[in-house]
Formats: sequence, C-alpha cells, structure tokens
Amino acid sequence: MTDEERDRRLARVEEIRAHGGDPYPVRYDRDRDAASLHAEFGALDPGTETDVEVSVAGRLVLRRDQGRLVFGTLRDGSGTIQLFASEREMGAGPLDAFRALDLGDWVGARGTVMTTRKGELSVKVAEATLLAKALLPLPDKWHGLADVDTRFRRRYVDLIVNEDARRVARLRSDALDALRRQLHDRGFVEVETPVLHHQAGGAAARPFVTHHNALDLDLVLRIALELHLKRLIVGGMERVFEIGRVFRNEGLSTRHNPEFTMLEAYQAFADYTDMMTLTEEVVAEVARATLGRTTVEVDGTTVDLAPPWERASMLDLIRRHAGLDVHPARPGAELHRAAVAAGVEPDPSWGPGKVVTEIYEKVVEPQLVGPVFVTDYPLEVSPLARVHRDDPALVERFEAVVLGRELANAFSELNDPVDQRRRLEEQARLRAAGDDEAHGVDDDFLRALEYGMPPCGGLGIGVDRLVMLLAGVSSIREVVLFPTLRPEAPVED
RNA sequence: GGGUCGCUAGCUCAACUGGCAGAGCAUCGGGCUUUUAACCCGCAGGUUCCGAGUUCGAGUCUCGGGCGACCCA
Repeated sequence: MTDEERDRRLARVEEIRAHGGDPYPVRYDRDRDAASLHAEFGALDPGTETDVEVSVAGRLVLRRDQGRLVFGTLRDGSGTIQLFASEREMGAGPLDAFRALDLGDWVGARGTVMTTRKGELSVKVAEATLLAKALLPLPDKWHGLADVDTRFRRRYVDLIVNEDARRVARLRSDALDALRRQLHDRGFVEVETPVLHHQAGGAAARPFVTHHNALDLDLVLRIALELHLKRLIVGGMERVFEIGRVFRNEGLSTRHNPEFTMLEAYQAFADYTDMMTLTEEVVAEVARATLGRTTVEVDGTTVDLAPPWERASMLDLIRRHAGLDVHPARPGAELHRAAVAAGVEPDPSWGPGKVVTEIYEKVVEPQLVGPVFVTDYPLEVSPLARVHRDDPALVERFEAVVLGRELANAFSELNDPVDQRRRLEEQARLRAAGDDEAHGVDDDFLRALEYGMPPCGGLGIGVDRLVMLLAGVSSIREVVLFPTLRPEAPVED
C-alpha cells in the first residue's frame, strides 16, 4: 500500500495528541544555527565537553541508533549539526520519544555543545521538541531523488535532499543581488513596467493571450521589456533598468522555459560600444561576487569572463568559421547558394539579411566559445536597432555569446521616429504574410519617439542563462525553481 | 513534429536467450552508550505506467496509448 507509511505517521500524530502533546507547536526559540556552531566550535578537540548551552532547530535527515545512545543529523538553512541523544543525559522515556521521531520531522533541540570521540561537533540533547511532523517520507537518503521530472515537480523535496539544488537557488539570489548592485552603482534606476500589454513587442516571439473581463479586452503577456523602458528614456529618465519576467509562447527545451527573467538596461547618450563595456564589466563583477572568480565551467569547458571580451562582426565570423564571404547587400541568388554550401536550407520567404543570420546561427554560433561580442547584424532582422554608421545594410547591434549560447543582446537604439515607423510597418507586412513572430505597429511607442528620444544604448541579458553559466549547468530547469511542466497525471502516488 | 532510451516495492536499482519478481535504503520487531549512508538478526512490503495481442507461460516479445530524458527539426 502506498499510503502505509503516511498512515503510520498520521497514527503517530494522533498518539502524540492523545498524550497531550502538540505535533505542530506554534513557535520555537532557537539561538544558533548549524553554520554558526561550526564557525565558533569547529576547532574543538575530539572528546570535548563544554557547558555552553544552545538551542537549534531543523529537519531530522539521518539517524544512527546505538541503543542507549542515538545520533541524529539535523539540517537547518545554514547546514547540518549532529544531535547526541543519550539515555544517561535524557532518561529512557525522552530518549524513546527522540527515537520515535521520523526522518523528515522538524525538530528543536536544547543542550550543550560537545564533540564526540571521532571529533564530530554535536549538541548533547537535554530536551528535544517535535516542531512539525512530516507525514511523507524522504527519498532514499543516499541516492536522493534521481527522477529529473520529480525533482522539478517537487522542488521542495529536491531542496531537502539535494545540496546542488540549494546551491543553485542561492547562487541565483546572489547573482540577482549583484546585478542590481552593479547597475545601481552606475546610476541606473530600477523600474517596473506593465506585464499586461495591448500588443506584443520588443522581440520576435509569439505571446500568451489573456483576457480582461471588466474591459472585455484581450491582452498579451509581455515578450520583452524594451518598449516601455524606451518610453522612460523619452521621459528623461537617463539610466533605467528592469529585471522582470517575460513570457514567450514557444516549446520547452533545456534552453527554453515559457516564462523567464530578462534584465534590460537603457542608457541615454550611449551607443552599442558603451553597452559592450557595460556588459563585460557587469557580468565579470557578478561572477566575482557570486563565485569569487571570473572563470566558469560548463560541460568540461572553461571560459574566463574577465574583460575585455573579443569583438568580431557577424560577417567576419562567417568568413572565419564557415569560409563564406557574404553580405546582406549581395544578390539573393548568391546568398542562397552560400547558405546551401553552409548546410542551411533557405526558405523562399527569407530576405537576404535573414539568410545571412541563419548561416551565422546554424554554423557559426554553436562553435563560438567566447566570451565574444558578435556585432553588426543585418538590418532586416533587427527592426528596433539603429542603422550602422558605416553600412546601411547593417545595424549597430551585438549579441554576447558564451559557449555557443546567446547571453546578451544590445543595440544602439533606433530613435528616428520616421525610420522606426517604416521598419515596424515592414514587420507588420511580414506578419500579415504569415510570420506570427514579426512585430506589430505600436502606435503609442511611435508617438513617444516623436516627442524625441535621446541617443541611447540598450542591453538585454537573459538572467536564467547567466545563472546557468555561473552554476555550470546546461538546463534552464536547473536554475528556475519551478519550471513549466505538463500537469501531473491525475492518478499518481 | 522525428529518432533513441527509459517507466519494476515509499526511494535507488537488479531480474541471461520468454520460465517461482529480487537487493540496498526507508518502514516494522529485536540487539547495541561515541555513530557518520552506523552496524547485526528477523518480518512485512508489488496493478512490473495503462490497454490489447502472441504464448502452456509475458517485467521480458508485438501493436496502441500515457509520461519522461537525451538528440534532431
């Protein structure tokens, strides 16, 4: 019976209540956590007794029963500490009650600090208190949870038994903290802009559609932060950033979760070269703040994020890695031949810029170790970026690539309202022709630009991907605490 | 969407070519006052993901379905 263990523990709960106990008491006074005990008493010699009385609290995760002596391992938010429960110290009745605790129970313990003969720092228990009874058993104490799906569905269990899950969750918090500090230190102001949009914009992606009942209005969840942040630049907020969730209605993979976290930052009077400097400095500082170093390792490959990062144009990289000399101004037939030579099957609907970009993405990007700034994208695939100062077929845009993955995307922002309107109308044409990832025309955004946006550099960093890099993991689900999953099958457990 | 692999006790995993469904941990009973995944003895625990088929006999083979992982588009 699958509920046998749970029934046994429920019966234990009733037994405790029948004896006047409370299996779920309201609070507990603890004065120390495991880490502080190790920090203060870690140097004690084996076999030391102290008269320092402490109280600790945590989850009982291991137990070693010696008969008249029971060892327990208690885990709190800081680490683990051993409990030393002896009949001599507690008496037979209380020791039996301690023995009756189940693995997974939350327990408070008061006693003195000691070390065992083997030198393990312990609390010699004078009094133990059940703080919360666990009804469901923990997974195998040695192997933990191996089923990846269950790890993500029951992240709470993953966090209990998997040190690495705790490490990554903490690392993500540290990285967000460091990102905010880096930007604040540079004079950026953190803002919050709407998640519910009338129209998806700022990226090429399909949105989630939702509905506002009172207004009887369909709305979409944002796919990017860009267009509202630029409105703030128009409003005179010279340096703004937002760290926020965006939503893209696309498939699930090791690199894609439908909701993920973007950092976008906009800086007035700057161009994309300034954003390269900002990117490499901020990312390197975040690595130092979270890892204490600038090198990261994923799947056995180590890269150093310390600035300066290599800068190379997309066209140069195609020449170098694919041996092809291409340019979006070349005749279409020539570009199609080049694409085929590179192993890319060009779609008839693709313009020359799209063909060049596809060659880059399929052939070049996966080979790039980096960190490298890939600069100067075809105009056609970048409707929000300013035309390149030296080449009208290109825009001033870069993507930062590390280990074949895009980490950041940035432009010299397009602030000519007439040019912007033309480019969005071209997108609308593609959309009408069936490209459901193409932009629509956002009239309010265009109106904002008509009030005048100063020259501006804009930067987007995929926070999840940054954390993946820092954590050394290759699946986005490892860095998102509760990744999107199919609903659990109705009959389970 | 395609390919490959997987789904067996609460957890982690076995079960040669089709032949009595097993182990470790957890649980339960017993022993043990310095353990470290404690250890020793014993008990109990199963819709082998679901459904159909082939067969004297299916965890194993065939077909269909579900869920997941990895790779590819």
